[in-house]
Amino acid sequence: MPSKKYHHGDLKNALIKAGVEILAKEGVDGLSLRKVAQHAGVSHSAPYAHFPDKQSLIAAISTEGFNQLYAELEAAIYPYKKNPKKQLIEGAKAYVRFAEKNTDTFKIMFSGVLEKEKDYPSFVEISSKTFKLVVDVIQACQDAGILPTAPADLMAVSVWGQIHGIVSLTLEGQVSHRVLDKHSIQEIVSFSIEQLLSS
Amino acid sequence: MPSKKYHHGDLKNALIKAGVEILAKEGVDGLSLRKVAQHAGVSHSAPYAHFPDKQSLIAAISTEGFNQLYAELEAAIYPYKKNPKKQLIEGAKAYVRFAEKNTDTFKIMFSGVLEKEKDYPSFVEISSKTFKLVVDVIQACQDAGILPTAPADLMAVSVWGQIHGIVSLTLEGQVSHRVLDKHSIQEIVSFSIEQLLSS
DNA sequence: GTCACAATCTTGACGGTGTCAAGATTTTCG
DNA sequence: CGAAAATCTTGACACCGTCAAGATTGTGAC
Repeated sequence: MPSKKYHHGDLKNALIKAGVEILAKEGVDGLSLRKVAQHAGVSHSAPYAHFPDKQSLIAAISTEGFNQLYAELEAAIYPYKKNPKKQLIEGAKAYVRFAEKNTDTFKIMFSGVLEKEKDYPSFVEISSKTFKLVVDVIQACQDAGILPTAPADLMAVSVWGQIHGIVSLTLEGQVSHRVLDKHSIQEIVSFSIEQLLSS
Repeated sequence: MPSKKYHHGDLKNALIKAGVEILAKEGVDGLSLRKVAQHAGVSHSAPYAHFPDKQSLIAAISTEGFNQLYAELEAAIYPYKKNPKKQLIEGAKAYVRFAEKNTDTFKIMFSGVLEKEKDYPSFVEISSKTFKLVVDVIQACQDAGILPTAPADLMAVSVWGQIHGIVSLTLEGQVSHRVLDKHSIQEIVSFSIEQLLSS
């Protein structure tokens, strides 16, 4: 799938990688096509051979982010195949870890920078694959009787929404310092999950 | 506080209003200082008499959004002074309503477009005032015994996070159409609140 | 192997953007 | 009334996304 060895070699992936780095270093505002091109050592409009526009690069970066998130979630869950409760807890932790370590990628993935996500099939694929992973964990928890019986996908949106909301609000600085001085995001999320499980 | 009658009259507020309109009409990407200026009938750098930079205008728009959100939340809660459960439910509904009706303002308020929010005192003030409103409702629910006893601010982040997360994920198109075809955001949020209250 | 073709990349240009400096205009206030 | 401050305009700069034209390089047919 990646282009073989033309002038540059594998420019497409190099651009994505450069994008991720710039994103981490300068934030969403610092991310420009021209800077990405320069960072990859090509001229300012070389990217147009691989991406029809900036949105498309952003889609690729987001897709890459989702791939990584999915991998980390799966890795966090895998050791506890027989323990749904642990899966939920460790999955949530991994989610928080990812958001904290890749703040700006996380923002690009979820903060509406990408506008017509349905135009990018591989993005849709990995993001819905991730959602399915969440649904599976919820389903397992329900089967184990530690979560109320309700449509699993509905429950999944509810639970995922809770974790995601806490992370988002915190990342955006919307959570009072009075709370954050006392508790880490991890702790707040863990607290919320415990509440859920004690129903 | 608003400037009286100089050349334009009340340009500062006119710019904010124009910003909100452009935001609603063209989305976050369409929002430019120059367009806002033109929309208000002034030259392209007139805004610099009132806002040191674009971020500052965005801060003002966000602040305006929070003021409106606060007002709507309070209005939704007020009729149920003696009924904490109703307050929680109606408050959540109002939150969802606001997000659905002012999608792009909501995004600007919460999606990290504003980068150093602590630099804008009136933004910090109204946003923490809003948070306090949430804490109060949670507190009331705890006093009434319909929410577990736990630090109210922690609980508030948890509950607010859940509502916010569901709304955000949906607005960003991250929620599977399979779920959204069957349930409105309102329903999903109501479902989540019911889960909370049945602890 | 050569040669046409397609993929890749460069150069240059366009309009739009945020921002700043200099100056013009208007209001405020001593 | 006049100086000072606030407000707005004009013009410039660097940067941005995007496109067109052309140069370069790899690919595949013969």
